[in-house]
Amino acid sequence: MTESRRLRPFGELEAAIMELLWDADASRLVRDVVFELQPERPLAYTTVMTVMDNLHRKGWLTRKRDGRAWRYSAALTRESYAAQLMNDALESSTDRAGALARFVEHIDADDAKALAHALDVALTQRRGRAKR
Amino acid sequence: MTESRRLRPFGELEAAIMELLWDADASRLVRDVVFELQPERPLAYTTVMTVMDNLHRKGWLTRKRDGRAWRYSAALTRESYAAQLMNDALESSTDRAGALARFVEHIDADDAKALAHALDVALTQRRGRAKR
DNA sequence: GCGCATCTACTAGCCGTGTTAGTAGTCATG
DNA sequence: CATGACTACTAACACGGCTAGTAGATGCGC
Repeated sequence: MTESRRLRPFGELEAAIMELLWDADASRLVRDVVFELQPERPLAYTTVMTVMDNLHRKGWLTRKRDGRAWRYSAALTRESYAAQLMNDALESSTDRAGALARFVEHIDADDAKALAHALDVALTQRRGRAKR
Repeated sequence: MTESRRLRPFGELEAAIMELLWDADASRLVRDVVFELQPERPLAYTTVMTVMDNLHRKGWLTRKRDGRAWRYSAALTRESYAAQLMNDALESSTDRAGALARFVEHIDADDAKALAHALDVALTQRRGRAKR
């Protein structure tokens, strides 16, 4: 039995903070995030700090010192995160080829095209690496 | 903002029951499931019933009457479920093509081959449907 | 140097959901 | 009609996310 526990989805606030960091594509102090979440979400500084610390502890955010505060960035791009979720989903199946087949059956034409292109690029690069 | 809340993963017992139904590839009464979970998990009949009822309420199990009891089956195959999770994961990205590219970069050779084949089949069938 | 502002660490209450199970009620059968 | 099987309702408990307060450290202005 492989079991492989699936990744827990972000909570509501966790997701909002990840979205913000991804959209900004830059690092942020806790105080910046508190400010940018307003006026939609008037949250205490400590609330945001706790959640960002949790996200860091779980590996979704990296941080480095900036004066006495921490400066946080997303550890992965949104696309890499999505890719990791997809991989995670694929793991949940015993018949990987079957799951991939079902997946491909249901995607739209644009996605199919993008997927075919990505596969092509990846295979080419692999051949390149193997040859070198 | 699309937001698209991700699917919550199954709990421990929920997962065990889904695995059992998937592996059996057949319908099961609550009493069957209680029996088959033993001796690993000596659970009360009502516990299993509650969880299976929850899974049914959430749409993961279908059921039909069998005498006075319910006979439960998985609503989707494990592969369709995995495919749905993958789609769900893809939704979480704003740049779908980018996410697909990251995904493909990291899969192994077997998966890449299976994916290429599945794409080929799907595209052929689409062309067929379009022409007919 | 003293006090104020800022930031972190620690702690805690609340809530939703999954796990576990008990109790009460229904119904078919012997 | 009594018994066993099944369902519905209810509830206790744990865990994790959300929310925020308090205490302590540190830098800055006066």
